[in-house]
Amino acid sequence: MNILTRTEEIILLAVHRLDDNAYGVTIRQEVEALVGKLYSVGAIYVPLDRMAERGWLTTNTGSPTSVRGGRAKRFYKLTPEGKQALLAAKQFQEKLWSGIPELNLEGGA
Amino acid sequence: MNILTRTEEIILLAVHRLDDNAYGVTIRQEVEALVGKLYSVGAIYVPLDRMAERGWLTTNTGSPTSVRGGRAKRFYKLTPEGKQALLAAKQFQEKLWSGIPELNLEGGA
DNA sequence: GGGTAATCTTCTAAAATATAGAAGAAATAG
DNA sequence: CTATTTCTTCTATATTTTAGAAGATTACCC
Repeated sequence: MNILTRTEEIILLAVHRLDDNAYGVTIRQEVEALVGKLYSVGAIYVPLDRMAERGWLTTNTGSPTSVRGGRAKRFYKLTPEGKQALLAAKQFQEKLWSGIPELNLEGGA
Repeated sequence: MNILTRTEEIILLAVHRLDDNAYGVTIRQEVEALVGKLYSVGAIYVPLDRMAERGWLTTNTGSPTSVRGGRAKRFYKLTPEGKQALLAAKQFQEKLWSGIPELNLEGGA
């Protein structure tokens, strides 16, 4: 299997962090907070749906809530495969950087 | 600025690891070793050139060597901007995962 | 020299991902 | 019933990744 892309990793972690409150809008907010920049709607939903298709996430539609515009939400949840993929990404990252002492940012040849 | 993609990070780190011996063929080998899968020629050169255009890498063409097929190599070297981008990716990754206790891979709700 | 094999890069097209944002659906409020 | 809010679906475009053919040099060997 392949390593997660950065975007996939960020989104999966956002879902994980949000736990039972992970749906489109909150995921987008969480990602924006994590990365520190704005995301379009599509930049969240498209990868989200792709990952659900791959079995890294399951979805279930909640009930409408009685607030103005309280349309039913689509909640996402990590599957064991999704967790496994996240863990693998983390471990890959650690391996990638292992043995690299420290990046000396000054000019030196 | 944006976060490096995973591929960019891997390739930049391969260049860094190879130090003065970083050119197309060795970079490809290093990436394959780091990731554990095969890469096509294009999968290396295309991102490499894009990153050189962006100023993360400089290139210089070496002299032909006297071995069969010892065509002149094109060497790559990290610029300070490239190092900075790598460092930022690493720091982002750490921030991303901070506060995540550990992924429990077992089924539990 | 001329053909063959080796090493390396350039180029181009296709596949996969990421991004933007308009449009649609469903809810309350007035 | 019209306006407003929250949320999702859909679709088109841009960017990145990937594959691999083609080209450029170099040495080898007769």
